[in-house]
Amino acid sequence: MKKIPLSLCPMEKRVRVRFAPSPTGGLHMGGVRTALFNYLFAKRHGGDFILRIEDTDQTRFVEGAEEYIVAALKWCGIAPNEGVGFGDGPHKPYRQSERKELGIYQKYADQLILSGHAYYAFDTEEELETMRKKLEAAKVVAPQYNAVTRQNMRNSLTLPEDEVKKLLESGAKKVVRLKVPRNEEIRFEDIIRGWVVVNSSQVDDKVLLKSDGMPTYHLAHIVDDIEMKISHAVRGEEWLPSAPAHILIYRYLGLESEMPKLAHLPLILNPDGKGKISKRESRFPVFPLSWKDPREAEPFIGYKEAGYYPEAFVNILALLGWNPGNNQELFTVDEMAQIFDFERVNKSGAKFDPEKAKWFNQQYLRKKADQELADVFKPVLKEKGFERDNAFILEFCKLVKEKVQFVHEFWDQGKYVFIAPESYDEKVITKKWNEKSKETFGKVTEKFKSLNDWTIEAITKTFHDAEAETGKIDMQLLRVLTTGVAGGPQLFDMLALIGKDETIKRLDRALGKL
RNA sequence: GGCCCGUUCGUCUAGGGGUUAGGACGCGUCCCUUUCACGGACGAAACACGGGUUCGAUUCCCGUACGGGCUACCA
Repeated sequence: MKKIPLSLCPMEKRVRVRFAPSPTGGLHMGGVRTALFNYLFAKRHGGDFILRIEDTDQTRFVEGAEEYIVAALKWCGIAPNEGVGFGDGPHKPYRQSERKELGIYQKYADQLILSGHAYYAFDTEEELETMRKKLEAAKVVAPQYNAVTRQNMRNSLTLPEDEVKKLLESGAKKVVRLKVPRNEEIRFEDIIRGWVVVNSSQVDDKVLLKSDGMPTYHLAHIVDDIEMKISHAVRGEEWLPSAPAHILIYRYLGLESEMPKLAHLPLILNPDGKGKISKRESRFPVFPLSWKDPREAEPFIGYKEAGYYPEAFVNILALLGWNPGNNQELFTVDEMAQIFDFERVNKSGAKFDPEKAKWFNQQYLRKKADQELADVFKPVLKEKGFERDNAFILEFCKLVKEKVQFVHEFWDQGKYVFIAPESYDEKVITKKWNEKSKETFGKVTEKFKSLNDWTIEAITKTFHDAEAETGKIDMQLLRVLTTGVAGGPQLFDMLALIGKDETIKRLDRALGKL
């Protein structure tokens, strides 16, 4: 019996999803994938994709992070249709710091206090620390502010009413905490994971409103998701443990029926080593674009700078956790958006494989028009000190493209076209060069010299003609004599590009040296 | 430590009560190729372990192990 995918059930709500990063640094590939899945889901259902900036922690704000997030989404081709950097919609503003001015967080917090589901806590940092130490000393395994410990703390539940009033009026530092029941089963259905059950004894009295008046993530995202009519909350697995608290908040607000459906994505893991992917892992980039963190001396290189095409980057990211259900691996974003569904998103974390990422890029590079590659290579060539006309560069790119995974490899693969060899691959020479070789290649050179029509066909024919006289000639030797190295692009094609005079010059020089 | 989530080739994954457990990357061999690639063929390579349930479990259930996440007035 196949059940109907939860995410496809007929819904009263229009699909509206959001990507809601905090501007605390560069957006890494894990975040990009979360954004991607949101984007794909929205497109699939003709819904809205919103970018909301969760900047409720002023102490962690990083200069440039927000702009980076916007730029990264644009580069990846998964631009939201509403939100910071992408145009206002009916639910502006889209920065929580600005939304705070609307008074909405306070309003919902007040509602919770009024209904007895939240309370004021006046404890100082030191008092909290003391509490934790005491609990640890008493061998309490998970020290937390909860139904038990709150009884010994300074809050509106334990303090006399008039004292609370006095504290409130005097503007004493306070937070608003969620009053989590002591022992109650909380269950919720995750689109990807199915039913998850947690006992409320495992949930602490989460701070809802901080002492600086800002909401925490827990309150803010719920208020915003409700206000912005979000239908599905799609986020990383790291949020799973706090989801029960969120369920409680919706419930106490009387909004459980309007709650977005939850989808917790599996994490992207480090290929070696352990844990979530991190920017310290230097073997491959973790950022889409290069990221210069104001707190770091060196910028982190991005996939773009590493030579990846955004199509390739997004493609491999999508396949980290999602599967189309057939053997297709190469997808455009639009193609994915036709078929994406959370039903086909895995539960388990995926290690990122840098090798396969390269292969993906190679696939996309091969699909590129030669002229497009030529346009990219032209300035590179100029930088190396060589100028050629477009037709020449076009031919060169055609020749080299099948051999590389990145455009930046064009130079290394084909620089022999432009630079005469200084030395000759020793392995090939010692193995294949003999007394007869000099005579043989002398003959080849002579024949080349008499050639008027320096084309691939003519070169090939001439080589064959020479062989008719001398017997089989080792082509790799010809390669080494003219380019210096054992491998490279199609030899005769390359010689055609190198030109008659230069080819002969190189042969004469090699013959003189060997 | 506690809680939550997870576990199919090295990696990404398909599959799912009875299959020769499929594909892709990478690796190896061969073919094509007078060079280099591409391409093609083939190969090595996986159901973490132990108990159930069942005629039959890799698939369902329970444990164990392992991995990951969370455990802040951070998100």
